[in-house]
Amino acid sequence: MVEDAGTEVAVGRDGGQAIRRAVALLREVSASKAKGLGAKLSGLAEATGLTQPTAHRLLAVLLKEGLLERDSASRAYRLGPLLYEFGLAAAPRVDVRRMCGPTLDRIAAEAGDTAYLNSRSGTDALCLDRREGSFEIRALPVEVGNRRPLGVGAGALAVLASLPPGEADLVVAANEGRYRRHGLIADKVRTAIEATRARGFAVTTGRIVARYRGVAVAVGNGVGGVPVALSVIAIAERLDVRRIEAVAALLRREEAALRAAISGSLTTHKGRAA
Amino acid sequence: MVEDAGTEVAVGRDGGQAIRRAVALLREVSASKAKGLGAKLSGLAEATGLTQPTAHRLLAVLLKEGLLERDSASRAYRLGPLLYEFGLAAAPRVDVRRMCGPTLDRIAAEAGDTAYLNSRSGTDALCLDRREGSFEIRALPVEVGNRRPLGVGAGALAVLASLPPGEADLVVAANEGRYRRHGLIADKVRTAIEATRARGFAVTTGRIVARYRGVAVAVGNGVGGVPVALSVIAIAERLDVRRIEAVAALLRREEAALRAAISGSLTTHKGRAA
DNA sequence: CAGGAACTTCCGCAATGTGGAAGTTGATGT
DNA sequence: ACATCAACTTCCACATTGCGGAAGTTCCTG
Repeated sequence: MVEDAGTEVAVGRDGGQAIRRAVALLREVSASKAKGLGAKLSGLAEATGLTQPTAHRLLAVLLKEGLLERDSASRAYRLGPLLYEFGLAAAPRVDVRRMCGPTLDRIAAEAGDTAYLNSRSGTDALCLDRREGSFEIRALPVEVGNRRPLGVGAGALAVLASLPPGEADLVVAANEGRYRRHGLIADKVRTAIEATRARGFAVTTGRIVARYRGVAVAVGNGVGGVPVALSVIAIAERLDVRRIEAVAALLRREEAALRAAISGSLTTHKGRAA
Repeated sequence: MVEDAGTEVAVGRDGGQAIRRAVALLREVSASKAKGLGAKLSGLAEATGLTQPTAHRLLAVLLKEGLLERDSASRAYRLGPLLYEFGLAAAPRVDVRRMCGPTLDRIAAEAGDTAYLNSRSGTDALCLDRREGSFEIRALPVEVGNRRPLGVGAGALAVLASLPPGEADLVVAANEGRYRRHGLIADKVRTAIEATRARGFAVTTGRIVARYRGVAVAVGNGVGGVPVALSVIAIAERLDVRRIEAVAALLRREEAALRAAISGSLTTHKGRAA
């Protein structure tokens, strides 16, 4: 293990190597679900900085334990039944999803396109929820539970840009190597963050396939301490310059309402210290 | 590591010690949620057969990774935010929960007491879903996601008794040490399995607190290959001998209907090979 | 405030996990 | 159909990671 630092998680080097690596693999499998191509051994090894034999052995254990399953045809790994089961038992710290449900409903209804709720999870953005609009052609590139590096996609970019600058820089640096797989590089992300901050909302065009376009607004200081963003994704033609502004206005309006609703029920759940 | 074999998982001794132990701890934390008392270090160490320092170190890593959280007041561990998030992304093999939803609705409505859906997960029973009835006093000892050794509780007993005898014996043997914490021993469980098989349904009285009583019926050959049981739990007074029979009849009726519905939509999802 | 239990830290030893290299399987192109 | 290549899997000698007994600390409980 002479490797350069930086490939790995880089902080907290004491103990738990195997477990940390295993969790990194799980996160990567979870992230790979977003991009169409499944989570193959080689890709996972590369993304986590592990050698192929090591990744293989760890994955085999995770498989046997039921944390992962493997598609026999494509050989791709995916999250397993035990994780689903744990998910049933694990209550979220703050139920961001429920708190934002009505907001999402209204956004999807009014915009007619798909509304998304994204939150921060470490250096990832996580799709917490979504609502489909009434328009015939639905843009559904991301599914609930999907995970990708902060900065990739409208919602994820809005979340990233809403973090304190120092924090955002750290995240971008940590994700440096992962952006390439999404057709991005760190510098482009940094530029996009600036633009998002200046504009007040995020706009993106699907990188791999330029078929979709997204508009996103971060929620004030987050929901119960968790940074989140509201976004709308549609096929590119449906989001021309004019409509982008309209959707952004809608998102901003809903963001303000949501923030008000949250501070109203502030005393309900007190945040837990880390 | 001179320890006696049998304390650990006992099969598949090759590789992945750290990860296997970590998963065992997660399962135990998940199981401890059921019994009122939280998952303390000492209990987890004992239940998993680890020494306290080892358990402590592993738990610390799981904590740092976000798979667990810790209640600062009680020092008890509980499943963390990352597991909730993975749960969103992990689709269940077969959506047992949705397939049985209407059945549960009807049982709860007709019985007036709480209806439960339990499935097998390894050597555990897992509460997949529940519906509250209309009766004023609700028996809600178990929550969705809760996990306890197969054999503990009506639903868990019905599931266990529905397994092939050899398989059930293995499970009971594997759970040997865990029954004590629920006021049971392996031999009592074996007797209860026999009684359940003879009777055609399971009846239990809460062991730790004899306040509740439960009636359960296993679903034919399981749902999509997963062994499951339907059950009704109520305060003991509400389930006297006469009503037990009535509830059992209701459960059996619903079980038959469910089985019919399943075999009707058989071709929909083909089971995935292990 | 003393006694005890639960939790946390320490550290030398060795079992577990590591990754280069070789072997196997399966996909792709001619 | 066959050759070529890439992706996956297995093997094994080595040392890093993880282990747990013992000692220290904190937090209850009487």
